[in-house]
Amino acid sequence: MAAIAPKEGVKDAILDATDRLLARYGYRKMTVEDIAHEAGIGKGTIYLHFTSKEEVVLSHVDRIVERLKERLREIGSSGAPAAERLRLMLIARVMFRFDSIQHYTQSLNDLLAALRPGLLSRRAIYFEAEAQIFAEVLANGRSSGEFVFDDEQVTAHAMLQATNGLLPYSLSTTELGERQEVEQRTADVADLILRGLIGRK
Amino acid sequence: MAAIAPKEGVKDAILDATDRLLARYGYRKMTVEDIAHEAGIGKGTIYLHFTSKEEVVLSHVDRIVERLKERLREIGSSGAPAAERLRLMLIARVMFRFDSIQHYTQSLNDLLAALRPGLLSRRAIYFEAEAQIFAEVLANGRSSGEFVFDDEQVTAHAMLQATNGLLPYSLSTTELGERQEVEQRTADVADLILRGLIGRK
DNA sequence: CTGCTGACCAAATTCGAATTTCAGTCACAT
DNA sequence: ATGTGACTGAAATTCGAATTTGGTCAGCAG
Repeated sequence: MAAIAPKEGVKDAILDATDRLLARYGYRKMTVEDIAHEAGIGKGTIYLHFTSKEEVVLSHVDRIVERLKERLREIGSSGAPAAERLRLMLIARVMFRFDSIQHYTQSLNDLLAALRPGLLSRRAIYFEAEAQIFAEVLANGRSSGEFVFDDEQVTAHAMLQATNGLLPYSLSTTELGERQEVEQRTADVADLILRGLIGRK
Repeated sequence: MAAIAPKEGVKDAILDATDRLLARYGYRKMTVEDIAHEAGIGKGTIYLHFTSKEEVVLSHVDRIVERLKERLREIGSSGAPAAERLRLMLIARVMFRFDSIQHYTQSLNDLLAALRPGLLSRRAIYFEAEAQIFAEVLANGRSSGEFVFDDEQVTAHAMLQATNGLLPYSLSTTELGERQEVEQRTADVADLILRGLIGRK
């Protein structure tokens, strides 16, 4: 048989098997032997294509991200206005990950369980209270003619959501990072958001 | 001695002690006896003011959020233009939490350790690659006169940061929530962002 | 009498040794 | 030359005993 063609086929078969097993069992419970069995090959064969179990799973994630990037480029090169393309790309990015993350549901639930349940339930209350304060300033800016927007509740929520990814308890911010750095990122996002509110001259 | 005055003082003393111990030991390692000792009172006294250890800590967080809200209102009622006030409020919100979160550094690190380290290191790479695709569409929109902005790299990063909080692996999104709901939130944030890019007529 | 306390108890957590599981290797089969 | 699964050491899991800790309450100090 050809040397490269079947090799590549096997590699994909391993990743496909990983995909299914990850969804079913999660990283911890899935063993390398499971993957081999699901892919219909011997355990040793996996180590001809990957250096470790972790490498297999990371390659699997790489493949997902590669597909996302493909989808983003697809949308990005369509004929629609740039604003519409970006809008669709942003939504696609979040929803693509939303759909892929099902695999990690178990681990995510474990993570969330480690936080105090009481804290989680108060988050929503804090969020609302803060949004209220922002909404008032928004309404204030609109009545003075400085801003143009439809609904101050929706706008306030979106503003806070947009900066939530910068909060230190967000896992998006992989490590906390330097204070200075976080502040700069926040300022960039704030500027981006606020430009949209200021009335057209 | 007076009945109410010292009582309130004690409540604050308990929360102050909690603040210091939380910073030093984190929730798990801090015992109720520790709090009592640090506050210079008996263990039983704590249960005259709070129903449980968890209640003590949640009250402590409530107090922090209350202070943040105070600060937000302060900025919100200053004489500056609304856009500037909102800008400062957004930054204050993120940085206030950044500073308060030090208490949870230990628990956060535990949480992060539970994730695959390799995954964390690839996050930055994925982020850059996706940002690149967005930057191209941005540049595209600018050269066609549709958009107005300074730096497409900075803008692309800010756009992705702004939607990062909506990603399911973000703890900001306390529970994953319904797909439909996540999509709506994402669309709201995307609209907010894009309004700022579209050239003034 | 009132407000506070720390000894006490049940439940949770920790510890450590015994046991099991599993990622990764390699001698051998095909 | 390619693929395999029995094997190995390290890591994870189990489990029961020992320890710790959240929460209570009888009694003490003021």
